[in-house]
Amino acid sequence: MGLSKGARKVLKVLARRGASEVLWALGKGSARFSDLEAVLRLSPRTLAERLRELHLMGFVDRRAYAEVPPRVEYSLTPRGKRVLEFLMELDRVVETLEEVR
Amino acid sequence: MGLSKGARKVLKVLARRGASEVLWALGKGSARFSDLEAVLRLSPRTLAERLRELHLMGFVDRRAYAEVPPRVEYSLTPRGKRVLEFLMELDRVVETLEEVR
DNA sequence: CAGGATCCCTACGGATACTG
DNA sequence: CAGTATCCGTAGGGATCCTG
Repeated sequence: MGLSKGARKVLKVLARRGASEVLWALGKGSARFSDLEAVLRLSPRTLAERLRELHLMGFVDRRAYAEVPPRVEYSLTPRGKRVLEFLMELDRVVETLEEVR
Repeated sequence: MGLSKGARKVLKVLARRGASEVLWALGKGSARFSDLEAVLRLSPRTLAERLRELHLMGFVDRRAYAEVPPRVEYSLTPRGKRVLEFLMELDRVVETLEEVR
């Protein structure tokens, strides 16, 4: 009974600061660390942590290029896209809830 | 861009300890404080806080009876049922994600 | 019974400085 | 550029005791 352990874990990660914003931003296409940092107004510490978590859950792909200066591209995996769609649905659900109010 | 403020707030509340479990339990019918406390293994402090939050968001209805000893019945509102369905869908989504792995 | 009050520990996250 | 390391304040939540 209750949510599965996996679902609770996903829920927790998505609720952390910047998580949904990262997914949303990557939904528009791949981006670099500094791009995300600028757009999302997150400290590098938090952004790095969030990207690591999302990567570990298989929602975000990380591609590093051996250049100078270094370049790292982040993008959504198919799983990430699925979760992003879910978030968008949450948005719609909450919207209809407001109407009912 | 990004989730609406309201959606982020809902997400945060749902991710907190015991929140989804409370909704899930109430999905089976109304229950009293002590019922929930026993089933969910939450400290009274946390359970009370969670119920207050869910009530404030309009997901849970609180009905107190002026008896001795006191009796309080909690139940889902229509909005609460809608959110619970959403959580159940998260469960299914995460399940399919595991398969893809 | 249904909580509130208090104490206390842990996790989260910002600011700043530093590095491969 | 893409992070990591450190310091530190705030929020979440358990344990315990108390009360209308």
